[in-house]
Amino acid sequence: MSGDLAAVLGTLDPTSDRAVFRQIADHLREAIEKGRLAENEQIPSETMLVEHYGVARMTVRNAIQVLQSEGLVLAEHGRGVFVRPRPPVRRLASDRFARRNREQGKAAFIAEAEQAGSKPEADSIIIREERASRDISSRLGTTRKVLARHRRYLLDGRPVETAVSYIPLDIARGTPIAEANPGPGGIYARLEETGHTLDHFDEEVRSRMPMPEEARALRLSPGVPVFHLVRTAYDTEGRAVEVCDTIMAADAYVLAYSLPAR
Amino acid sequence: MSGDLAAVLGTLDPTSDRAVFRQIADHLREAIEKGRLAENEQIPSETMLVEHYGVARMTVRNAIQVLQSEGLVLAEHGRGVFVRPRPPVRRLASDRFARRNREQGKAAFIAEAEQAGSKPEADSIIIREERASRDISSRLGTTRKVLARHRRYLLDGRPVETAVSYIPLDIARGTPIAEANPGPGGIYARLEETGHTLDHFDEEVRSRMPMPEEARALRLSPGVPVFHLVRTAYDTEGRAVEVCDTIMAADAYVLAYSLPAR
DNA sequence: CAGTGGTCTAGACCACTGC
DNA sequence: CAGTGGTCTAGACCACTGT
Repeated sequence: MSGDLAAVLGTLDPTSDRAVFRQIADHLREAIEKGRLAENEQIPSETMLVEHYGVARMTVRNAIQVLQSEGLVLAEHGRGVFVRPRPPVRRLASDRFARRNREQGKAAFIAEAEQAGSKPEADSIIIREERASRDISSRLGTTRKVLARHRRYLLDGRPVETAVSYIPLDIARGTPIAEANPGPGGIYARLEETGHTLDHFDEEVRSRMPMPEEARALRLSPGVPVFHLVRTAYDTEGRAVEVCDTIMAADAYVLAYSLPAR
Repeated sequence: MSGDLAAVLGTLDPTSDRAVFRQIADHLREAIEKGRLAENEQIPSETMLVEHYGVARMTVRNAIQVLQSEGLVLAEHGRGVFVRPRPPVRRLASDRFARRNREQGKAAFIAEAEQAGSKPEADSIIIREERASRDISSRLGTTRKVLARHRRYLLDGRPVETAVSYIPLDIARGTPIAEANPGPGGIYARLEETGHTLDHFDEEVRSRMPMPEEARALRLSPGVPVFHLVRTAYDTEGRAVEVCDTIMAADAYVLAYSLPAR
């Protein structure tokens, strides 16, 4: 019965002071890392593990829970627990906001995703005037009246990113920036047309586990952190003209930057 | 008895189909976010929660486990469960490898940390010749013989980062780069002295949950992801002269980058 | 329907902390 | 020492999946 599992998992060390559920988690993790359990393969069911190790079901569940919070496996109710595949990642280059990319008439996300052969979408678009948080308004260095553009981005049907752009109202009001579709090149193209030639962007990157709403909006599995990006756009006069606050599924992205040595 | 807790936590909704342990987690999370439970404050003990909600202890533990994997609380055996403080974060600026910082005679990590008023240390230093992995050698574009410099960095006694630098052996061998202390300005200063004037760095940023050894080396609490940085240094002739592979405690860092708009 | 994981109970014993 | 969290058992019932 349990002979097959022994080859994949090994047996408990009763002399070890490592908790039983951790030993079981170690066995499963090693089987995954060594490839004895392949991507998308179902791991042994709780029942099988209970029989193999001779422990209570909660002990086995504890072990699986460890792997889940490490992002190694994904439990599907009624089906089983599966080895998480490494999803394809989108690479964000540091020149993604260069003007040459804007001049092709598409917003950054759309243009880049299509080039990579993915099907990009944006939804949950909300555009409204808001009172900016202290943090946002200090970055904008203006009054707290802003236009906020909320949206969510999907790649091939998978939600990967939610973003909110904040633009000072005195810049945005009455321009296409306040429209759902700001036109070719996105809002950065419109900002430049209204006299705010862009100079550079400052981007701050944090990483943490998602809040429950974020996990819901991005359909994140347990054990997947988020990137939290805050990007500020400056025009050539040194004025901050936009702040974009973004939450990204960390398993869907690699961020690439170029740093000067001079 | 439970009157005090009701003010902080509220009561269960028996008509809800949300699992009891999730409702309890929601109550605690809201109390933390609203500040009713302050940073470093102890949350109600399992015993108190069991009495307040009238549920089994495992149910309460499940709720606390949710918050732990969100990184919101930290359980300390024998003491209690505490609201995780946001630790001070180190900001890594995108000009941190600019030559002017190198010319002050200190390695990047040390110089920057001291400027921020922290006490930096490096330990676990291992320097040896290795055969590079396929990934590293493809980035270096050379043979697979490299000098590897392993080390761990601490700030004010807390480990925050482990790093391995790989330098092609033909560049490093017999130079101070192969010494534990490469001298003023660190290995980048030595690379420039050996004729490899640095031009720029490419940096890739990923985020994920730590492997167990990483959690151990950085003493990460549950619910804290890591940044995985891979940085490649190029000289003015376009040759990759170093790859640095770094694992960082994500709760200790904000990465800051500047992006061109031109 | 059988098999899977999800939730919950009501205990038990242990290890760690701080007084 | 009392109080805390850590581990584990042996059940129960439920919800979801696929045949």
